[in-house]
Amino acid sequence: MHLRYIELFHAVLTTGSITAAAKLLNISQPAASKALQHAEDRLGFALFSRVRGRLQATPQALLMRDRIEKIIQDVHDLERLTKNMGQPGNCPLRVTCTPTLALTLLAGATTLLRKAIPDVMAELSTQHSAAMCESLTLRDTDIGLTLQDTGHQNLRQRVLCRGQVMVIAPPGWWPEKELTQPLPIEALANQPMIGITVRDALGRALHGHLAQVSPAPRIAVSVQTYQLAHALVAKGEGLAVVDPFTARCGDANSVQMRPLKPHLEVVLYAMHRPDNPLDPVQKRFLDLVRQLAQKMLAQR
Amino acid sequence: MHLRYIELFHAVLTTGSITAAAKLLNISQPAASKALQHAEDRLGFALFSRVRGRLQATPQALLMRDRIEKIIQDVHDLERLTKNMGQPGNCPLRVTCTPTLALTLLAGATTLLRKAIPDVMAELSTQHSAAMCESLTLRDTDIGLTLQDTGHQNLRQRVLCRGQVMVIAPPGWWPEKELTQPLPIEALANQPMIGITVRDALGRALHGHLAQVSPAPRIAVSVQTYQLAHALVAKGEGLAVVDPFTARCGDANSVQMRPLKPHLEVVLYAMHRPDNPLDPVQKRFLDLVRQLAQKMLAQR
DNA sequence: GGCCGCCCACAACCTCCGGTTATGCAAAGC
DNA sequence: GCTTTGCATAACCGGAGGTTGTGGGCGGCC
Repeated sequence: MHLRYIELFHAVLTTGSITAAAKLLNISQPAASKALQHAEDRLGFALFSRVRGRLQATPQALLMRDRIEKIIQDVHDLERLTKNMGQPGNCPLRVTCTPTLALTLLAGATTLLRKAIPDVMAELSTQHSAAMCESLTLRDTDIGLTLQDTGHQNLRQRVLCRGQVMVIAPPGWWPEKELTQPLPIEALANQPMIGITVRDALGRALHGHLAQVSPAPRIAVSVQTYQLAHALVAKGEGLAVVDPFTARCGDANSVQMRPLKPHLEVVLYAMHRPDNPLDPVQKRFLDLVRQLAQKMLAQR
Repeated sequence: MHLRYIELFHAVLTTGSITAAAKLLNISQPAASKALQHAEDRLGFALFSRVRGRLQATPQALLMRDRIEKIIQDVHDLERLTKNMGQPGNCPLRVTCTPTLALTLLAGATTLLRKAIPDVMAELSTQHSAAMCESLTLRDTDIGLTLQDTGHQNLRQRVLCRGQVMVIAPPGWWPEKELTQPLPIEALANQPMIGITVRDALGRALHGHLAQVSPAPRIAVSVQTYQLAHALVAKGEGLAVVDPFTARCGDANSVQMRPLKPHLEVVLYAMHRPDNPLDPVQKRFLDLVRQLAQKMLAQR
């Protein structure tokens, strides 16, 4: 079974026609046609029934579909890995982070770095934690910033700084003098709130704590990213409980913020592969991230 | 990336030499040598360093190893599946079961079937539950017999009959008149026993119940298959708690048996693919299995 | 030390797979 | 009815992937 046949089969399944599949694989239509026939009579059964000149997948083909897709995916991953291993990145700084951190921390640290080292090159991206681990092991990127403890055993994970969960509210929600004091979680009872449906560890912890508040907060809108919650709070939709970086994002006057009373810790991690130690530029960058993070958490 | 290269790379990694790998793949040594070079300069980095004429995997190669093996395995599985779909089995009855059931139930039912239909063909095998599901979906076999509820969503699972967990003991252990009565689990306290380290659901259930007995049974030997426990009990090593089929295996006088007092149910399942319904021979066979199982569970 | 065996690399050669272009043909669409 | 769309066939070509034959470095053994 040649990989080409597998790819072709997959392409035909997804596109629905030989011609389109051929286009997808950058080969001519007859080549695809012939290859498919070859695959079929090597297998000993038809993959597609030709009904009125069109293709229709046979039951056998459908049974193979899942496995085929898995193989395609795995081979694709392998090729990403080998490609990234082949050409030792001329780009010294490839960083990915969760969407939460992108606009504030990552953007800020990068501009600081480019002030310090004007001509440094960088590749930035955002990913959720699981995809981040995959990208790091596949060497698509070198450093990952996240608030989640992934516990990935093949990656090194270092703590950059610690903060705490914050409650944010529309401007003028709390009297000015209360702003420095923590907000007891009971004070959220029956308040209008933006729900958080984030699936990470922090999201689950928040969910667990909020479930204990009685009467429950009034949640009309739930969001999957902290930044959306921040935007909605800024528009006056209600309160939200978010990580300390999201709390500080945007204009200083866009929201009010107070620490949550049961002190919930949020940890900023940097992840990288353990094999090759960080080079000077990368170390410098992480220093800047740490400094910026600490500065952000201290302000206001 | 051609599949051939992946196979070759894997073969060289496992055998440690190009020559051996070539032999494994049934090609000549120069072919393997050339292909490996081709793969390397397509990848852009060396997979093996040639040190004093021998091969040594580079760090990059080791990083690829896991993924390569996964792909090899998946492709191998796909080929099994397609091979089994290609030639519609001329063998009407392909059955697999757990080792526990093989010698008694499967062997017995098969001989009964061959008495009823003398020239019927059959393929028998034994596998543990997880591998059994794999074999069924890959169409290596058509029917699986097991005592475990696998909960596999892509397979139909029907109940053939129900029995209960038994305690077995060396001959003469219990007075004759007690044999018909259940044995309270407390009676196992401080008794010499054969430990069961089976990882299936039944094994875990037994473990949980036995943990409550105090003082704990004296376990000198632990085994991973119920049949081994039976053999050791027959040799006088102590008591054991086993499924009702193992309890009846071998010579009628080899062990004594009594039901366990907390009535622990054991269910005999037959599994098959839902797509193609059972043919008459297969139905007949399952009938025989059910009858034989009920007869076995009734006797003694 | 010299011989042998093992293992890898290179050369010359061959076959056929996987690709091309050109063309035919059946069915659907306007 | 003509055009369009999509698959199949034919004729051709290059190169990947296989072969045999050979040479050279290294280790083990007498």
